[in-house]
Amino acid sequence: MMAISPKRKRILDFITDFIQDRGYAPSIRDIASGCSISSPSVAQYYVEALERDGFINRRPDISRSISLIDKTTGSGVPLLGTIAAGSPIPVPESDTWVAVPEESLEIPDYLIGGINNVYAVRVKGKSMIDALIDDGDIVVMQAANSVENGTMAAVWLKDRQEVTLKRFYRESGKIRLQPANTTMQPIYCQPEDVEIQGKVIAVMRKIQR
Amino acid sequence: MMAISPKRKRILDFITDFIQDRGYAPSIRDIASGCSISSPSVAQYYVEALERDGFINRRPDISRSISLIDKTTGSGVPLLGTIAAGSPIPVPESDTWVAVPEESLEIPDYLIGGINNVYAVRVKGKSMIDALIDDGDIVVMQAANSVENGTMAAVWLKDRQEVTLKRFYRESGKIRLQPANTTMQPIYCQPEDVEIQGKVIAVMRKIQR
DNA sequence: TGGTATATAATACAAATGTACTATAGTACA
DNA sequence: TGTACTATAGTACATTTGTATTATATACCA
Repeated sequence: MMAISPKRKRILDFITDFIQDRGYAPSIRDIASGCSISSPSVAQYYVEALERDGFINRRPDISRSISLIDKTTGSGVPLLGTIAAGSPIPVPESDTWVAVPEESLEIPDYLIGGINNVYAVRVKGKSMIDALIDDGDIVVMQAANSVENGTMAAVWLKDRQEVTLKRFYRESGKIRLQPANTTMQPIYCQPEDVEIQGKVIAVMRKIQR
Repeated sequence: MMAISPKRKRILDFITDFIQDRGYAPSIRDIASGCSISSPSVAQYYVEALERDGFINRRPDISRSISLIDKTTGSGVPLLGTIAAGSPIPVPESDTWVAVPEESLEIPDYLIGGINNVYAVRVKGKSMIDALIDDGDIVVMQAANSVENGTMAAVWLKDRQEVTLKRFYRESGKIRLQPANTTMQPIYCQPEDVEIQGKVIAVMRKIQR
């Protein structure tokens, strides 16, 4: 998918939201009035541009025939890459998601239920097996810099130079990181040695073979 | 959802297929010509009937504004209930899924990718923690009575009276059930003591709090 | 027997809608 | 400086399209 200018992105977002809300596509004039464009010809101009650029499909002469090519209908979240032990998760800068991410993942609504700033990463390696997360699993996360006690979070351990998924507890000046697997021991560390990268919302695993 | 007459079902199917194929809804006249109806008023008559009966939504005066109310778009799979240790998974009878199951679950396409006979169950308890499956996880399965060696399968252990998820190996007259967690020991048993209930396709976990 | 609901048809009309044509302004570039 | 491209606007027009009206036939039920 090629890049998109902010202007065109605004039009595309309007179309996406319109379809999402109402279940049918906007007319040229709906787009014009919805995007504060004073002339249908201008809206048509954008629609043709979006069509040329491969963001939408439509049929000539057929009213409301716009359909989205990007199949991220509903709850698509960006798949931002892979986390391996020893490298930080690439957290996106809050709302600077102008460019469409290369890969997008359809997530069931009941897993994310209205949460914003959601992204997904693929786990490389078995370093988080104690959180019941296996090699190849998809972890769905919400960007966050702080979390409540007891939340399962992705934590960057500065001294170990690795990311781990643990339940996070603040305890009288120390941080306790509790593995999900109760047979494993917690990690204790200083607040300045850890950095929260996000809350874990969901895990999805595709079983091979 | 109330019953539907065969005639109206034909119209509804046409609308469904039209939207599926083209990505936008048919006009009244599209329905007329597509269903061999010689007059737009007759097509409108059916559309109003379908709207009254709750099968479709539409807005007055808005062209091609029909949308389907039945939200089984795409990859909904039936959520057949809960498996607890000590009770068999309720496998559905092959293709007798005429009735819509009470609950349906939206599963990302990349997880099931064209596989048929797919259903999901919710896991109760920690008895399958050695397969990295936690209490509350959703397990997506494909109905099967036999599997290839090495496949992760739901297996009913007759002597223990419980279901377990393990990798399945047939080995010179015996069955080896290998936990996904390599720190745990395999279970060996006789072929007549096990019954395969399905292949595990995927696991989904919603993290609480 | 008559009323009611379903099914079907023809047609006319006004509103919704895609499209074409023309025009203007700003910016980048050669 | 002129050319090309993008962005924007106004307007006119023909087609698409939802809707209203009228009419006919059949089946069911009271």
